Amino acid sequence: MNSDTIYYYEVLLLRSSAPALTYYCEEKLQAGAVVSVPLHTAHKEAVILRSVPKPEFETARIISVSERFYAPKQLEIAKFIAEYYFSSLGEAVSLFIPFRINQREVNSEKLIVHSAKVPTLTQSQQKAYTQLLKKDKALLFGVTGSGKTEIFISLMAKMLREGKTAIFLMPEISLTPQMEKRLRAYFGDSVAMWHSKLAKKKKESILEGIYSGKVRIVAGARSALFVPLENLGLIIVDEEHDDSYKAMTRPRYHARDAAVLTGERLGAKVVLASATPSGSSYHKYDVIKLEHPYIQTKKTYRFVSGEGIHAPILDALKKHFQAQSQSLLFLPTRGNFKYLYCEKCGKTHLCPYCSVGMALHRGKRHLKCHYCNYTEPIRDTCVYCGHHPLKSERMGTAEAIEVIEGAIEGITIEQFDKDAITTTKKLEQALKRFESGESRLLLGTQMLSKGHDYADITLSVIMGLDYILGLADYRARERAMSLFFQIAGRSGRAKKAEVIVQTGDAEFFQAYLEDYERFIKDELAFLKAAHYPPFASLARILIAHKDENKAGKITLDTVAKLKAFAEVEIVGHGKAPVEKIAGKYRFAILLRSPKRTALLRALHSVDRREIEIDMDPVEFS
DNA sequence: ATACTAATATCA
DNA sequence: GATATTAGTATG
Repeated sequence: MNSDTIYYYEVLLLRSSAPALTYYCEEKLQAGAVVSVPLHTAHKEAVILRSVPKPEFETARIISVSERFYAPKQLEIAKFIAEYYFSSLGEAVSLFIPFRINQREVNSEKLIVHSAKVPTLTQSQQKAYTQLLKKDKALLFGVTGSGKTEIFISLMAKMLREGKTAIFLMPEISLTPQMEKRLRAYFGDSVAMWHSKLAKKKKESILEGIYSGKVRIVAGARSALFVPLENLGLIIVDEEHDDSYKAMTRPRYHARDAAVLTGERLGAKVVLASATPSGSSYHKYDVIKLEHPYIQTKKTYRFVSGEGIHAPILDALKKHFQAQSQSLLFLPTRGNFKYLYCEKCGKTHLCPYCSVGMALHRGKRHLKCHYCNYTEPIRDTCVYCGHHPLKSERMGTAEAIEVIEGAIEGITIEQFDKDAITTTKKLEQALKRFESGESRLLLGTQMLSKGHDYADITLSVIMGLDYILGLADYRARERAMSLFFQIAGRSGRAKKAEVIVQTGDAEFFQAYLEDYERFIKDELAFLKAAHYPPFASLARILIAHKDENKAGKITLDTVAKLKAFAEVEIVGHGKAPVEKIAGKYRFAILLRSPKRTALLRALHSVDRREIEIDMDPVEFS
């Protein structure tokens, strides 16, 4: 071996949108090796992409080679993500956590026979479990409380017995503690909870567990999909319909779809699960239904019109409170802010940097912008016409609590939203207070619909579904119906329950009571006729610029370029629904094609420097 | 992504 | 004319 040999490598800078750069090294390195390279004056982490011949230009020397490396499969999946979701390869690789050299041998030595406890399955659970064993990927469709978790645990236990590992994805970290307890009861220290906001120390210790082979099941949010587990046998995506699986920053991947891709590439089984599956998954995958194991407690549905916490709702809350039972009240996230508006000129008091109303936070005595967090003191004169005083409208969680507390003597309310539940600890405390009966009404946002089990709820009040239905979103109906089922499903577990729905479209919900499957079938027929996913591919282009004219010009230039592609339909283009965020004017282009490859080809041909491409968008604001 | 450089606006 | 701010571009 000639020790003078110099190797040249293209490397990807991690977390960077820069193209691959070339460095040299005396050592022979494999693709995927994590190295440190000089760039300008600093040292940067990078990944070896490939070996290249000596280039024309001057190259710098690789400073050091780390103990960590990206496996070929990780690079392969990252390449797909980068191309499909329009990120740089460096950004896509950075989603993953690298393996460690020598990881494998430690792993096999320590492989202890797992005699993990297995839950006893009911007949219907057993049936679904057996069916799932036969499929590479499938959608498990079972109502809230039908016992999907026992099936997940059985599948994971089987993986451990076979010396394999598993990933369990959940939509939000907020529902981790309850699931953690259940997983721990069966798997002890073999399971680790993972999410992107873990403290660095905690992350390192979990990684150590993964590297040493002690941790064999990783459960957590989106980012848990990218942990370096050897011998992955199973990926479960719970609540697969949930939009929080879609990343809102680059790479704008959909974790559910990325999970399916990962399963295919690694030969791991993929189980998607939901009580209210997405039309898309219901259409694409084999559906395994989990029949309800017990006779369902009777739910009475009542539909009321009107707005706000009005008499029918108050009366019901009062009745159930006086009967010593517990209630739940839902308000949607977006509809729950109180804004200031002028009675004289009708204008809403807007954030100076964003084209949205400033939300009133009365408790904190300030106005806050929902989009950029700009805060200012509460004002009482209109900035446009000087009229005094300003009025506020719309119901928020804090406001709703005020109203109810004022109307029902002695009621104790648990505020269950992002404002009140900021930490896991606060979540646990709130749930504990509610379980113990210390608080009697759980009032909150979307957070309520996610995963928690409440034993004794006899009344669910669902408000604001009309707001969801009114969104300019091809899945507005699906989202509203899913929410309706998810929240209604929280009650009537142990006792019979009443569900009150405030909506102007009672017929729509009434038509599908207790039958989400029929809804999703009808909805798929609609989506097919209207040429929406899963029967077509969508992409959204976002243009944001301080200069409104410049933003408009970029939009039109991009549209002009895309018009050359016959297979790509420009559904619409113009100002985004939220015209301005943080001082930047926003424009959007919505594209559709029956062929996703055609869409990708067209989009790869346009200048991507000043635009953001969102494949399979779930947000249209 | 980020550092560097050129271009342009701001100001005494 | 010097300096601050911004836009454009190369980075190895």
